[in-house]
Amino acid sequence: MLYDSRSITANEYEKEVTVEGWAQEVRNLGGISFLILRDRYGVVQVTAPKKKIAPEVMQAITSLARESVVRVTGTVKPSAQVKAGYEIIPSSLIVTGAAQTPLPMGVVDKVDVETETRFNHRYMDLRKPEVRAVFEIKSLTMRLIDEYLADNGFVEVFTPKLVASGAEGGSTLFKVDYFGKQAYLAQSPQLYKQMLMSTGLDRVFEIGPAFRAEPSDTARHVSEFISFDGEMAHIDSQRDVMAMIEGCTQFVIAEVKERGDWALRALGCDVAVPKAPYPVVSYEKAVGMVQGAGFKIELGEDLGTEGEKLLGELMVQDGYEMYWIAEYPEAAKPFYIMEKEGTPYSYSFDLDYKGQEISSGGQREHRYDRLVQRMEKMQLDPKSFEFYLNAFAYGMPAHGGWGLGVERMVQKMLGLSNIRETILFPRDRNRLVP
RNA sequence: GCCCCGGUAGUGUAGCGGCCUAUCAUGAAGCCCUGUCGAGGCUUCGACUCGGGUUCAAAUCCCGACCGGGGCGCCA
Repeated sequence: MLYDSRSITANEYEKEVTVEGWAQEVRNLGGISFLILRDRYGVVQVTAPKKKIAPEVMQAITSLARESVVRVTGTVKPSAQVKAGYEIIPSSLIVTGAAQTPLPMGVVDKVDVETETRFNHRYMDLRKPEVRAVFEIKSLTMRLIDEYLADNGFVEVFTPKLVASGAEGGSTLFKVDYFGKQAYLAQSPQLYKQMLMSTGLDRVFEIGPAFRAEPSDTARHVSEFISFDGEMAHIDSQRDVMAMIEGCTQFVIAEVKERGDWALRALGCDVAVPKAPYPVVSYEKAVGMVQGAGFKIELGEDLGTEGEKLLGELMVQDGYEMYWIAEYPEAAKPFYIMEKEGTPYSYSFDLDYKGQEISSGGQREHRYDRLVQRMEKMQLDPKSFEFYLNAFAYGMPAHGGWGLGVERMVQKMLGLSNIRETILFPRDRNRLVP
């Protein structure tokens, strides 16, 4: 059996073990050599005193190229001089994956590496524990979302990613050739999850990729991201939807803190569970608040990145890292949102986390005639949405839902400056490789 | 798409018309060293994004291309 840096304990002292990992560093002092071997969970030190080691093993260690994969068999010896409390005295060393030199970038070098270089050599970048830890947390986050929603009666679904029309206009769609027909990569499961509301699968969720051909060039946009979508039927108002997201985010963050402890330590990051209940700030009130802070904006205008950040600062001052911005102007929202009758607003909300939108949702328009009216108002042709509209014509309950950017949530939770840090191989306007 | 900024050894940088045969660190190759953990000492190696132009002279100034960074719009 193979041991690793986490599974070697005092029980293994004086016993022979085999470990495999990357040769992070070799410190050769002449009469004694130290090999720092890194694996998923940490490092072990292999110590080779020249006089006690077979010459071929000594030769193998001193000539090792950094980042080569090696398998070492040896005896575990307790040692007060080593941070881990033990070291391995090797009896054999096999290079199972030699590394070429020089490396395209250092894993433990004392010089900085630019973001572009890191992403060009992502396999190497991900060898850094603090870079990799993000993905341990991201995986855990997904699992926790699953757990929470399953406990709340949600069915996990998978909607098509190859679609014939977009959910919110055509400009942000990636075109693909589909057996000679025009198709697109799905920008959102929106239409499909709503259709499901007419079936009896009255609580569904999906965690899957979404594609946006927006020419955005910011630290919080990529063209492929993981969207956590949910939709629930038989609701009384969008408050039911908000309560679900609030419960879910509270659960996820609290459990990440518990179960993701070791990964958070690798990141050197302290996660706080946001104060609940999350305050609900109406769009109207939000505009007033940023105006009060000296920001130039008129009612009806979008808050914009700056306004959003400013509002985030104001809310954090009051101790709230998460908060709702509710009832946006209906004109700024997609066709499927329900209008708030007699006002220019809508039954919609955004969930902001430290000044950045991570989720948006609301109550949907489930009344067929109103939905068609709203499409026409937004200059969309109901005919091209027939497959969707039909589901509203034969018995559709009131419903609402949300979309939440998983990476944005992880980014904000971990305090990362760029969403790309939460994506193994990010896709953006200038990056398609690797 | 718009505004600003930048591209120098494997990596990160200094230099910004002649003192450049281009700085420093890190790295790589080699040698010395028995307790390193940012090991130390010595030697060596390695670069001005590309194409035009200005000039006696271009890494340095101008134009274009390509690539990248920061911000905005839009959104998750």
